[in-house]
Parts: sequence; C-alpha cells; structure tokens
Amino acid sequence: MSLVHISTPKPKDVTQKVVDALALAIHEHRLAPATKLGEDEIGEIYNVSRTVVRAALQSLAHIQLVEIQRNKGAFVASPTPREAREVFEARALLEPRTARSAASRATPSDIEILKDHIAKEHAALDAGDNGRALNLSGRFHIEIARIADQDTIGRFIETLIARSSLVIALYWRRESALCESHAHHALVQAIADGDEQNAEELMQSHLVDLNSALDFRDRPAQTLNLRELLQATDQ
Amino acid sequence: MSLVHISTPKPKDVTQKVVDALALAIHEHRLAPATKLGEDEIGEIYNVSRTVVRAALQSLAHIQLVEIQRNKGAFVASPTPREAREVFEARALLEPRTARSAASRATPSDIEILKDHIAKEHAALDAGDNGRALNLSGRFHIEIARIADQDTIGRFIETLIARSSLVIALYWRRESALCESHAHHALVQAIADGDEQNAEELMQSHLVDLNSALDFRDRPAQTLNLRELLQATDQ
DNA sequence: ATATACTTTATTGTATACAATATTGCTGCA
DNA sequence: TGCAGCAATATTGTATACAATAAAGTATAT
Repeated sequence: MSLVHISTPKPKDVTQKVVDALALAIHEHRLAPATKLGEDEIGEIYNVSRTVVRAALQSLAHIQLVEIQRNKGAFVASPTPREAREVFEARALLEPRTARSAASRATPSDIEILKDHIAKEHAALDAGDNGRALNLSGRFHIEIARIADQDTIGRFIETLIARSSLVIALYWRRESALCESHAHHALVQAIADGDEQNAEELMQSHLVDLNSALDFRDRPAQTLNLRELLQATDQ
Repeated sequence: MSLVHISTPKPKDVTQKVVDALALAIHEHRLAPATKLGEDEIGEIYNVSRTVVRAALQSLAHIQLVEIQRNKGAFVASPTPREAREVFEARALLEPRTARSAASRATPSDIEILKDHIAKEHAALDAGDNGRALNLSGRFHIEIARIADQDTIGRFIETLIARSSLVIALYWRRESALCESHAHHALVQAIADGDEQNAEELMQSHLVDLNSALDFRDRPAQTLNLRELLQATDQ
C-alpha cells in the first residue's frame, strides 16, 4: 500500500467546478440576472456532459442563484423587490449576532485573514475591477460567519450573500459610492478587540447602510417572465 | 387552443415525488439516521431511473437530510451533537421573530389551518402514530413561517425543522413526554389575538422546552464513519 | 493462521441515446 | 395583412450504457 499520498493531484469533483465557475460569474456580475443558461451551451464551454451541467444548475437553484423552470430551462435568478428586501431583512437578523460571536472567538490568524480580505478588496477597487471587489466584499462577511464557528447559520448567510450579489446587480443606486470598506475596517477592529457589543452594532449599522444604498422601487426587467405571469397554469 | 385546463391531472415532477417520499420517511422516523440509500435500490422502489434518484438525493443533501460521500453513496444524515445544538440555536434565533410576524398578519383562515394542524396532531398521537405526530408538529412551525409571509427566512426554518427530525431521532430523552401540543395551542391563541409580544415569547419558551428535552451527551452510533475519521484524504 | 496481493463484484460517476415538451417557422385561408 | 393550424426544430426530461472507484472475496506465502 502506497503511503505516498502527499497531495491529491486530481480530487476532481467536476460538478463543483462548474458550480463554482458559474457562481463566480454571477457574483462578479458577468452573468446578468435572467440570463438563460442552456445546458448544451454550458456543457460545451466546460467540456462536460449535460449530466454534470444539470447537477450544477440544480445546485445553484437550491441556493436560489438560478431559477429552473420545468421544460423551459435554467436562468440566472432575478429577485423581485420583495425578495430583495427579504434577503437583507434576513441578513439583518442573522449577521449582527454572528459578528458578536466572531468577536468572542476570533484568533490572531483570523484577524489576519480578515485584514487580508480588506486589502484584496482595496486592490481590486484600485484596479477598477468592481466585480471582483464585490465578490471579495461578500466573502468578507462569509469569513466572519466562519470565525463565529456556527456552521448552520453560516450556511444561511452564505446563500444570503450570494443572493445579495443579484440584488445589488438589480437594485444598486448609482449615486452612492460602491465601496464601504471603511465599515469593514471598523468591524475588524471591533472583532480584534473582542468587543462583542461594538461588533454587533457595527454589523447592524453596516447592513442598514447597505440597505439604504438600494432602491427597490423599480421593477427589474422581466425579459422572459411575461408569459408565466399572465397564465398561471403550473402549481 | 383548448381553454379547458381545469386541473392538471399529471403535473408529474417525478423527482419531487421521490424527494417528498424520502423526506416523509425520514421525518416519520421510518428511515433511521445513517441508513444507506442505494441508488438502484431506491430506483426500483419508485420505478424511476437512477438519474432522478440522484437528483432527489442531491436535493435532500442540500437541506442536509442526507449526506453524500463521493464514490460511497448517500446516507440519511446523522447530525453530531454539535450540529444538533446549532440547529436549535438557529431555530431560537429565527422562529420567535417569525411568530411575532405571524401574529401581526394572521387571517381567520390562517388560524383555522393552525387549529386543524393541532387537531390532526392530537389524532395521530391518540392513534399511537408518533412518527406522523412528529411530522405534523414540525409542519405546524412551517405553517407559522408561511403566515409570517417571509419566504426567505421561512425556507431556512423549513430546513431546520427537517433536520430537527433527525436530531430528535438521535437525541430525544425518553423520560420527557413527547407531546407538547399545549404549547402549540397557546401559541395559536396568541397569534389569533394578534398579541405579537406574547407570540414571540411563547415561541421562544417553546423552543427552550424542546431543547431541554434533548440530551446531546451521547454520541450517536458511528456506523460507518470510522474509516473516514482516521484517514483524511479527501478535500 | 495471518497478512498481503490480486481478482471479482458491486456501486457510484459520467456520457450518450431516446422520449417528451416547448418554441419557432411555415403554409393556407379569410 | 393577420391569424389559425400544422410541421420542423430545438431544448429539456428521463433512461440506459459505459467508465471509474470502492468493497469484498480468494488465494498464496510466510
């Protein structure tokens, strides 16, 4: 029996690779809401069969990054104003508590990771790569959930942040500045200090700020839902 | 074009049927945690191909009712004590707020539905069908989330209640009485009265009661994880 | 008798083929 | 021209076939 399993060269979970690639594209706003995701098309792009594409799309549908309509296909999700509001309501409910917990548990290496995130975010912004900056900003929140060491709630937060990318794509108010990394910096400081109360409050106000930079009044373009809206046959 | 679409006789979403059947079996404790779910086996039972079985299992894996191990197969999930605790922590965070919201929105017909649930629950208990009673008890909570009209959080609660079935299967302390429908009755009353504060507090104490009826000290039987625990090759 | 290597079997991962459904384009008619 | 109905096409839903991996069994050597 060979003991030389230094590193697995090909852990190859092909489906997950497709999931990650599509999710990244959505998070970085390269794939717009309501974009059709044809199975053959994606399969050819990644050189995989429809079987794995379907599995990937179903996975993304579960976290509501894509919507699958039976016999119609998969589309990048396009949250309604109501759904968008709910996403941020849920975040407001979960994340402050999580930040508090993170403040009580964070190790020095955790703090390093958070600071690293902020640095990368700044770099992306300076480079003009807003998509990447947005993605990193989301991952900052996910990192806090990880530090809080609450897997179940952390998983919820991950899906909420994923959907937040779509919400921002649809409802972001141009007038306000994109970057809010100052808030992130203050948060890291509170967490590093172990100041639970402050971390919780900072996260709460940070989310309020985010929310106020969104404008839910405009309906997003309904490129393809008209038909479904007018004749409610299914379900 | 025929306008006579009175009722769709076969909406047939085969995958969903398999998902529902398996989920129900798990919720009613007919399938024990860690039970192997072979693809061929399930396919033969429901007369569907492995394709749909796999889709169903992936669906269940996403809500953590089953765990899929690559090249090994799918198993009914077996939450660790830690996971079990997290499930109820998350419920304690989400459900009281939801109950409050339900109290502010419930219509008379909503109240009827809730009372109906309680009645069915009692009937199942009287018939000695504990599995069904447990399932109905869970659906009572889901119904409250539906009334609260918060889809996003409601979805989270659904997964938490699903996992609660597994937690109860593994960690329920026999000494305490199974039924706690008295708490449910009081909750319905508060919701019917529109007493938000009371509904929130009742839900909170209800969850505390549930939690105190669990005993996380014993590790669940690790029927098959030994190998994986000892050699961490994947990932 | 035990352990190790090899062989066989079973099960999952992936690709392809076929069936069902929806969409699109055409033809004819008013 | 405009619309209804049918034909053609494209896309998804499902089943099956093949490949890869893990599990189990067997034989052999020490």
